[in-house]
Amino acid sequence: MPRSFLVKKHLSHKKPNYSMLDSEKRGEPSSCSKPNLLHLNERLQPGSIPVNSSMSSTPPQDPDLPGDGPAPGHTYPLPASHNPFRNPQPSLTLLEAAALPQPLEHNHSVRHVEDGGVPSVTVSLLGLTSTGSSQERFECFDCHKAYFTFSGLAKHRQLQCEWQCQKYFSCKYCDKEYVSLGALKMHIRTHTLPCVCKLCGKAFSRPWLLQGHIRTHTGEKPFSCPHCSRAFADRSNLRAHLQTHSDIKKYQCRSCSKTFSRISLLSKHEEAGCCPMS
DNA sequence: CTGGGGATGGGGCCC
DNA sequence: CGGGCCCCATCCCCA
Repeated sequence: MPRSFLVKKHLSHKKPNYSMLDSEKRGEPSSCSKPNLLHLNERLQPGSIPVNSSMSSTPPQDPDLPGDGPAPGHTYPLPASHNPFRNPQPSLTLLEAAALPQPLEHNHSVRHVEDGGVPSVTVSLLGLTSTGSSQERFECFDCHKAYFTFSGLAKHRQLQCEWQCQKYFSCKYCDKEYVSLGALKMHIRTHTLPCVCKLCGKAFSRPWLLQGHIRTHTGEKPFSCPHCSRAFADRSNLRAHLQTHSDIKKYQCRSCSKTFSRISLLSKHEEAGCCPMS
């Protein structure tokens, strides 16, 4: 059961396969890495490259476009599945993109647009689109708002584009996606495991996890039970222990009303057959 | 099978 | 933005 509302989870809640990660740390590619995905830190930013073919239908454009603003009413709801980081094209770094041929030679970015019966060619680079018709326009590739000026489009991309506001940051080691960069960086630590125990070499994602582990070496148990003499190295384990002192267990079987101190014990109880209907 | 301890993972929150 | 901590969850093991 995912607790986080920040993470877009496509996978079941599983622990990382650290044996694979170990091999990756030795320079071997992880089997879960997806080199063709657009990834943080080394790939283009969201919306930098045409999204997909389903986006090829150009919305109607108002012939009375304002000079430096979007055509009125040209707003398009954001599909939940849209992820500007997902790039069907081979990933490009910023430097690679900068080294691309001129837009008109950039065939996979070219879209043909019918504009009031006048065929035109729309080219895009780095998420910006301009039409090559006699009436020059600059169209946001993500939301398709059209602008007469490049600066108008640039301003839109920077401040207004609703697609830009829906960035997802995808992990380059697995399929997880996050809505914040900080959350992604936190997650990436679970792959890189930068905190290594000097005593046994075991690696952890965060310093406090390492601290807890070191207590298993030192025997330090700073969390004492106020009801008995027991002490624990981990606060969570103390909390679980405190449940054993409670007359009222937190988790109750729906069938026999028996209560348990932990959800895992209740689950075991139910799986053992007390609640065959559940 | 049950109950509980030990160890660990991971996202959120706060500073 | 990063570190530290909190909280919850889970797995493993043992009595």
